Amino acid sequence: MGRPISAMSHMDGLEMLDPISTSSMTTLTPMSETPSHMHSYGMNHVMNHHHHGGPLSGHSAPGHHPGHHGGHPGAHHPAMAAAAAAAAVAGLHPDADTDPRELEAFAERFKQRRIKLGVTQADVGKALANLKLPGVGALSQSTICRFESLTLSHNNMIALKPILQAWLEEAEAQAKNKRRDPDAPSVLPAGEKKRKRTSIAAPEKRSLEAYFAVQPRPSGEKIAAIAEKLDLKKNVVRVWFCNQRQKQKRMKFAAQH
DNA sequence: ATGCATGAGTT
DNA sequence: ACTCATGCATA
Repeated sequence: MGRPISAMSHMDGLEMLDPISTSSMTTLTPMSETPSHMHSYGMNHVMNHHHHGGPLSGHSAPGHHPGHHGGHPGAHHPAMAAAAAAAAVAGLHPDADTDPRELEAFAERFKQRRIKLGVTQADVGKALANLKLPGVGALSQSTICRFESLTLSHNNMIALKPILQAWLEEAEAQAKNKRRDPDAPSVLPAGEKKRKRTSIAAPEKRSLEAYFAVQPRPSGEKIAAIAEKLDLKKNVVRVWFCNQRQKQKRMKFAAQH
């Protein structure tokens, strides 16, 4: 069956469910599909949250958090500069702490000095708990790594910076005094359930990327259709899209600097 | 270093 | 059902 051009106002999601098929450009329609509800919070206000081992919580992060969104456009316009000044006067921070370049510079210094101290990312993560900063516990190696490589959201970077800065200062102070504490916790764990990580094969991944390019937020039904077509669990596909969106918002590429 | 996953809090 | 911060598992 063909699809009359005049009827393309409401294509079934499945009609365009083949962004990378053999045909060059027949069924490919990178246009909207208009779900029943189209709310777009592409960039909502960032209220930080925390959970299990998370030491950070946006509104309780030591050193304040920005009441901003994760990845807002830079303020390099006269009007925006004025707004920034107004904000500063209003009690909100100017934005020296939120300046992407400052964060980038700090991240680099941090990594450099951390290595100089001969400390691994994992070590830093654990050491944070010993720092006893209110509301700050340990962090994983992953997080430290992501901080150093700026692969975190803008807000996350801002929240973590003061904490890591505190650790760095303490660490360098102790290094100077050649301190050593006779502590030996060694509370080694007991075998727990291992979490499994499903691996999406390259071909499937390429398809997902193609779908993402045309529709970053597919509806539940489309996700189901994609999942079936690629023979993946619906949840795996849903999570993949979520992670892909997060990835797209990371500092590295966020149009800030 | 990075992919896939969880969970709290929102929308 | 989503975003965001974060982490386990793995390349």
